[in-house]
Amino acid sequence: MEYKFAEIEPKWQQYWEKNKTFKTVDDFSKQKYYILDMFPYPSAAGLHVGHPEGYTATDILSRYKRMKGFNVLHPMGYDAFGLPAEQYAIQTGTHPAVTTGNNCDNFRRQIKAIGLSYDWDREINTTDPKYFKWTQWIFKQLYNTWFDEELQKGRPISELVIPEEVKANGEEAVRAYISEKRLAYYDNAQVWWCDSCKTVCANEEVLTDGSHEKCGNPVIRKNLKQWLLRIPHYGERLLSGLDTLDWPAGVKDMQRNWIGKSTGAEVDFEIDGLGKKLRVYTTRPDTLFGATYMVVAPEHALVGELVTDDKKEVVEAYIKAAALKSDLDRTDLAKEKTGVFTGRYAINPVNNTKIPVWVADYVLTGYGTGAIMAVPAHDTRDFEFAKEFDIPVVCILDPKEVENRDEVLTGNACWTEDGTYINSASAETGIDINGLNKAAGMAKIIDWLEEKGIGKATVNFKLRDWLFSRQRYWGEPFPVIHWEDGEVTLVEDENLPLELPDLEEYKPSETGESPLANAEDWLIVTDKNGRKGRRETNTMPQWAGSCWYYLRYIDPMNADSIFDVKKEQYWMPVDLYVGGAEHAVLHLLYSRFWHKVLFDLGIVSTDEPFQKLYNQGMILAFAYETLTGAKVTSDLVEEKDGKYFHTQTGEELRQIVAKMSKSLKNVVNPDDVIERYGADSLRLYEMFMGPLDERKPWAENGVKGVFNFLARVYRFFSNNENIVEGEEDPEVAKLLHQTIRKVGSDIENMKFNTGISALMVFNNLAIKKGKVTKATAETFAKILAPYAPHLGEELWSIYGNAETLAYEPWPLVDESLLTEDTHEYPVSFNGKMRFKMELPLDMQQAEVEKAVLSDPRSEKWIEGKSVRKFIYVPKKIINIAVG
RNA sequence: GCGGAUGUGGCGGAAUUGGUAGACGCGCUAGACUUAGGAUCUAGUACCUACGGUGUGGGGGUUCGAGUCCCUUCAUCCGCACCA
Repeated sequence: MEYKFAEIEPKWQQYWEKNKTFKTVDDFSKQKYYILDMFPYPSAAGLHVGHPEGYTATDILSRYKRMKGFNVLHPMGYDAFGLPAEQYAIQTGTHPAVTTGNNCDNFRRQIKAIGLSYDWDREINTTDPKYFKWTQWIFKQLYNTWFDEELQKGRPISELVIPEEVKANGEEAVRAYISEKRLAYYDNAQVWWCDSCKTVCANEEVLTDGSHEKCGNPVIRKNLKQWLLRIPHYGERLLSGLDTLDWPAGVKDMQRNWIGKSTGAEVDFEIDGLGKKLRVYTTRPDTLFGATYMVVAPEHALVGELVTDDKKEVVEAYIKAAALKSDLDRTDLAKEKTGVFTGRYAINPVNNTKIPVWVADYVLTGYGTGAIMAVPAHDTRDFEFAKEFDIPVVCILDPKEVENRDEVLTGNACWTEDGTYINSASAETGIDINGLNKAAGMAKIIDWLEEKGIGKATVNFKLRDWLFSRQRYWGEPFPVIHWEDGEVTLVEDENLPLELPDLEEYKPSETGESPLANAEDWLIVTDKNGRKGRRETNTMPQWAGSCWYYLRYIDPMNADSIFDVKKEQYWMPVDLYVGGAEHAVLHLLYSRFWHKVLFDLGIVSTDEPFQKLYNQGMILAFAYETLTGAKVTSDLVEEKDGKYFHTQTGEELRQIVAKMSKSLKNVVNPDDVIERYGADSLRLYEMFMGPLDERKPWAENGVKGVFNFLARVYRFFSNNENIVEGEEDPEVAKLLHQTIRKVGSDIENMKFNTGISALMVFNNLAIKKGKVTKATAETFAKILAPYAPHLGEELWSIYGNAETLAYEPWPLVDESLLTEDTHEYPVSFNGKMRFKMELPLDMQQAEVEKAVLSDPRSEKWIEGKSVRKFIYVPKKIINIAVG
């Protein structure tokens, strides 16, 4: 009667595999439920104990939904392009496809060992040409789409109207015009370049000190021809779409923040003596009267013209220095603001005052117009700058009743909140907002600017064009040919996928091109007219494959189209998407962007891909440090009487909670857990640790606890001496139905930890009673099965059932067993529970009072006091206020 | 600095959303069984000066009643960070 999980579990895994138990059929008559895990990057290290957390949660839900009669789509795949396989190839010459294949095999083996109910016939792999054929195809759609601002909608490039004046300038001009509209375009872009590795680095490979994480050498900015995607066009849609989604508030906020919509105005300032205008973007056009200087970014196009001869040397030196600074130097490390005067003045349009124009790197080139009007009295950054360089501070907004009002009025403090305008009128220009508040002043100024043609209300986004190419081998090739005459064409659909060439040498080339530039045979193409061209040597970033994989699961074998339209309409959107919070912005924003483009083009049927999103919390581990804070690896720690000591020095250590890491030697491998306790224990423990969305530490003893529970379940429920015929004991029957309800609702609410607790409570009662009916035992096996499917199936078959229980209907709750006619009330005096009392539910308040107050146990709490108030809340509580 | 969380026994965590604080599990204590084991079973286990009192990071408030609501404060974690 021993719980032999090592025999039970592989047996059922083989059964499921052999019978294709979890194969999903496209039965459109059934209600669908699409439940998706973020697919893993198959690293050489194998599955981490964090992976099964989310996977188990979705598996429980999937199994539950199947039992509830839903048609469940629950697939798995691999996000297998990426750097490590390529680095390994550079070192060993092993083709990344080989490394990747091995890693995927290992991941598949590990995932199957957990007993997850995926439909393995739908497995996908982003590196499979049959898959990335469609990644390339989507890229072509992006390239051939423009964004219609008016309709707020992506449209085919064929519907783009070319203005006559552009046409008049010839084919080249038309091509350039279209290129400026395409959602995917090819242009110079700044990238990080490591000169010692001869490679481009992703932002996340650059450490905060500006060095390359791989080699420690400093990275530099380099201009290279790159593919970019015009995601900011979708800023408004990506922002407003969030309101319709059932996502964690934190993720929505992060996306809103990243999109960074702001409203304000663009205003033109005449540059004195140059006959040119300088356009600024400001969110505070209402503070124009307080503008005492202007700033342009060092990279601003007009800097060269702006600077006067006597300032040339200084300004050029400053620009050069700014170019060498990393982003970080230009932001938070730079406590002091820097900048130089250009020698030039601009004219403030509201009052015709001359104000100096500076160059300073606190103004960024990529945002707004790359130039600002500075209002030190009402902007903290400008205030700091003005103080640094002794520029006048003119207060134009009276904060009224605040402590430091006098300081604000005299320009000695900065005020960014609302107030009443002062000094904000000019007879010369005819504008006057004195006495108004911020909202009114803003509206009036914008009207005035628009009327005069000096400026207009504008919306800006922080979101920038998405740098979409990498100088790498192991990624999707762009289906693009650059011809010798300058034309760019896309590879025809029938010639997709464009596969990667085999290489001997995976090192990047000297010029900053990807290793693909070494593949001569692949690289050079000739068209039927003898024209020569070169294939694009950049590859797509890892995001590309993960941007749309959820769509391919719907129809993964389809060779003729990305998916069948009917199937897409049936399965989309994803009902629940579970994964780590680290993808809160990039992956989820990029996916939404692609999805919206596909929606606009009529390729998908929903505007948003993921209806509900859930982030599982990270699994941490205990770690140890000395009392002075030095970390000690876990293999050097021993526990004595609840305290921890260093095995070598004997020093007392402190237990802390930290991320699992090789350096702390506290990484838990799921394989080891399965070997010692079985997959059901692993699953159960991961769910029992605590709320799914919280971070929590792994504790080996906890695994033992759930293992003991499963062993107790097995010993009791597999023993036919305990399983009897006849009527169920009323107490058992009642608890069973409470448990059915609790387990079901806890699964729906993803409160798996308390669901397990309810199963444990029932198991404890069953064991205490010593016997249950067969019907009860079968019901228990069913509600246990989503959590511990191997044990569930085992018990189910022990009871004589030949088929899997995976599609058995979820047990119904017999409400008649749960309705009570009495309730055990806690009786409190002054809010303190003193005793319990069973009372009929239909008793009236007066009788309840009589019954409670006449109870002998009430005497001592009332003695010498008077009853001031008697609270009776039916089915809840009785409280007596005495005093 | 801004935004988002989270603080409950020795530990992981429950608490039907204003109604018995500490479910369930770990650990611990005592006992049973025993060809001794990291097995199983039974009982106990928030704290204290224990027929009572105190307790959900601290302080205040609302209420018959507060872990839950309000004000205030502290600590930790995660994002973002010169976006004009």
